[in-house]
Amino acid sequence: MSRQAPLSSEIEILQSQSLTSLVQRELERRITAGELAPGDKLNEIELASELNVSRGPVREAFRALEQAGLLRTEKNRGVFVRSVSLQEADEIYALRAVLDEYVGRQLAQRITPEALRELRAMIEALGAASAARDLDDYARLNFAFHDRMVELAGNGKLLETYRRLVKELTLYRREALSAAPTAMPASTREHRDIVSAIASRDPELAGRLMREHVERGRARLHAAVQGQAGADTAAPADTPAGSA
Amino acid sequence: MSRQAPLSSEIEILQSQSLTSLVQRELERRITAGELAPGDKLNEIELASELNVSRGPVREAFRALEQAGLLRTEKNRGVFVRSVSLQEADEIYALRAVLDEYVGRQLAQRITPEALRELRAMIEALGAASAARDLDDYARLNFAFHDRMVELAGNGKLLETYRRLVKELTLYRREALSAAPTAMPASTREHRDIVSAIASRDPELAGRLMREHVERGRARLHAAVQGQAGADTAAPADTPAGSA
DNA sequence: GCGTCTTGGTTTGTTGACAATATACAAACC
DNA sequence: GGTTTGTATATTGTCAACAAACCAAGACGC
Repeated sequence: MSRQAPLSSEIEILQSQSLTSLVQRELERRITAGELAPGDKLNEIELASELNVSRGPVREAFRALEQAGLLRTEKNRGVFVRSVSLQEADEIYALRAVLDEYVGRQLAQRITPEALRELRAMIEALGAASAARDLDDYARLNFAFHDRMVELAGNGKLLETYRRLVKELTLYRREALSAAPTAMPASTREHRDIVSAIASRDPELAGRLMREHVERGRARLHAAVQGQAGADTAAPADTPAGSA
Repeated sequence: MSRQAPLSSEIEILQSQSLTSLVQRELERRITAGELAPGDKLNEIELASELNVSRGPVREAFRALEQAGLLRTEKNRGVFVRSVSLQEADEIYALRAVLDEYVGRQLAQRITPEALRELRAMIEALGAASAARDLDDYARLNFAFHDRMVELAGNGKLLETYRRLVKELTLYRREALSAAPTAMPASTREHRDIVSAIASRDPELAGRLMREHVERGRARLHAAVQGQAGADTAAPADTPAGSA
């Protein structure tokens, strides 16, 4: 009655949004925001009544999120928020290192002055959050910074793949440690160096710095796990050879 | 009544296979086998009665395959087999080049004698198919060879990502051209060189050869498209910078 | 006391029915 | 004749009900 939104956009919304897609988005939000933790069980009826839809759309959203790697289904038992093992987190880091190295090389070759200004502005914001010791802000801005760099690399499939991996990584139980307070200043310096290398159009350097940046995150992960779990048999650089 | 399969496996099957997963697998088979072509519309009722299930499982399978990138849904219009544009195919090739380079480097570092024998046996089979001018066999063996190499790299997420990309690539309309008859001998030689580099434990060389191997496939794609479409404005190395 | 079996309730898997939207065709108007 | 409007049909989106499987608690036998 009172809203004055463009009518065309409302029509657009009604035409494109199915209940399934809305349920899917809401679940994805809850998972990435941590409201749903790895291992949590999702009850169809409960969720359906909570969102005021029937079980059909809920089940369809389940199948989509299962394929996206965020949920896990056990037949006749239910669906659960997937939990990512240390080994899997490690594999994702290894993949990200490869992808981000490519991103660095590409950006050094194709960055525009506007994009460069944008990245520098994001680094300023990151520095401010670091100085203010604001972990939440820092984590969010750090995510946005990396996401934007991948986007600027200009390969849609790469962006899709990258986002998928990052989303899965948030399901690693101890993920919070990767944004440890002590890591913020070092990480900020690395960000500056990366953008500098891009600005100076040095693909090799930019690629190497990106790869090393990710691998340091990976190292922090291992260090934290070893520190927490003690003499646990931590996974080596890569996972054992697959056989099936 | 007459089958003598292990009972435990049948129980396992009954417990793990839902109708949804079976429908999903069947659709995936039809798509990758080419029985369903890009752009084809899938009718829920028709498909359901054909597979002797109701529309529920069919719709759930649709959502999963949509997330997998094999189907596209238009609300109230239906679901269609997705078609991959030249630009997208190009992006996938670029990504594969990056991933396969990593695979080459990894294999040179971690390959076992058994795995090496296996790869050499696959190359023999590829050579035989090439000599016999058997395109179907060659394409199948070529796929298996690359898939196995990625698997041997020992990173499950990498394998998952790679397979996803390859599956999507089969949706590129003119994909058949990538296995052009003239390309078989050259490709066979490249395969031998790659395995040799791996056997000699030279990560740099193996990585470079893998990357170049994929990029030659990409070049063949462009050449064929240009040859077919004439003076079309073919996409450059990478896609334009994303903005959203 | 301990383990097994039964049993009731809960949850999922599947189905069929209803409502809403889009497409195709025919009729009316300019 | 061409465009538009109205209507019929088909298909999708959503929902509610049924059947099967799982889980927990209590009864029973040892």
